[in-house]
Amino acid sequence: MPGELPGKAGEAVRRPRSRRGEGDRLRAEIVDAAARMLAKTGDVGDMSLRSVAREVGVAATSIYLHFGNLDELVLAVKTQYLAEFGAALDEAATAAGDAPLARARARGHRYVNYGLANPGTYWVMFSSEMLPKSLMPDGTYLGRGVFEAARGEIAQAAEHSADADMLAVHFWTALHGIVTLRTSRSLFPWPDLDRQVDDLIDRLLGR
Amino acid sequence: MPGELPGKAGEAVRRPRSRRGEGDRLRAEIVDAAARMLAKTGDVGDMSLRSVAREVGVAATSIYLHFGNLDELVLAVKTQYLAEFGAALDEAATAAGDAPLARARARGHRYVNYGLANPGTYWVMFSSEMLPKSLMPDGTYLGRGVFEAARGEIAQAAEHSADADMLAVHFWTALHGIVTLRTSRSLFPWPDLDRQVDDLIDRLLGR
DNA sequence: TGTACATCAGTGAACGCGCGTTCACTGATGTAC
DNA sequence: TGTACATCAGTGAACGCGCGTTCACTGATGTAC
Repeated sequence: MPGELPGKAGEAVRRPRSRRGEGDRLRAEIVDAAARMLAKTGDVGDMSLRSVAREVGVAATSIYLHFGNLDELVLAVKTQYLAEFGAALDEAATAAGDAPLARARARGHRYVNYGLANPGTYWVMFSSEMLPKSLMPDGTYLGRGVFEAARGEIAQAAEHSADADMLAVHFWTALHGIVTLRTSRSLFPWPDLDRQVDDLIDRLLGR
Repeated sequence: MPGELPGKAGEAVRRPRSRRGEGDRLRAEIVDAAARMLAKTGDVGDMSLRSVAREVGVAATSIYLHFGNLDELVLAVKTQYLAEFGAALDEAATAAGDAPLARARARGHRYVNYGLANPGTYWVMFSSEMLPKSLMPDGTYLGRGVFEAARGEIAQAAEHSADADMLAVHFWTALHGIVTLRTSRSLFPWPDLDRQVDDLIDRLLGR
């Protein structure tokens, strides 16, 4: 077997070449394929440059047309994931109306539901930064926007907003802990998810 | 280069053969080497059977003398890690005296300090269960002992222990979230660690 | 006390595989003249 | 309107590497007789 897309009996789908001027289409298809693959396992180590190329239906070398290496591709996927995650949280907040507490609460519930419904995606977003450190612009971090969006609401929801930043950090770390521990310790006798989140928020806000 | 331990100029240290009847020594050395390697990166995917053998100074095939595959070895490492982690928490509680609140608080601080001082180790213990599911005995989960030890103290520290289980779960998930998010988002402007943990515990306990 | 033998604690060559990366190339299509 | 050419959007063979796993083997040492 010399080539890797034998063309024999429909082994792999060969992607038609983009028309002139539409070379960026491949870039988007690569990111989508990588996003799909990473969502399945959540493990960046399971994905190889060649496996992505196979999934897209393209020669392995074609990846280099758009990405210098795998890390750049993974960063693109993470960025896309975070945009979708942030949008889901905003949507939940919007649907909850105007009251800050209701909005913060809705955001919290959506956070854990989203994370537990998409464990691979969540894992890719929030496990290890390793690569971003070198690729991110100075003074920022992946997911900053998502955090900033929630902070304001939490500050307003708090009775005495003396330490709103600390409160927002509690929210984030606690919700993150819920998602990741439930994912990695599924055999633990967890309480009902909604009850847990509500109780947590009540305690954090002192109600 | 035919062999993999060339014996040339001190390339790799060749381990002396155990004496008769002491074949289990190699098993312990393999677990130790794997534990050391995993502590560095925290990524199980970075460790290979051959790399462990190299670290121990032994032929790759010798691993099979004691482990059927890499997963069994990793489980042995996780188990050892958890025993050490649990011991560290117990030690902190003991040093804190008899008051339940003081003991729970000490446990909490030690939890995050240990996790952040040993990020690779912590990561290996608590990221992904994947393999244990098939290897663990029924109805249990990795780290059960560590959780049970803390629950009693937390229940006593709570004013009205109506829902002590829920409170213990809050403790665990929140502390876990602190360790993992600080590890994977080191660029975030985190508050002082001790202040964060104390404030969290105060809020959870309603003080 | 001497010696044959079984067992223990490993070794080392070989295999086929998927990987990242390089390099020269190809063929369709738009553009300049 | 016709045609030469540049560019775009990729391809495909080849390389060397580390990996898991198999298989037959080796050599020291304790034990039975």
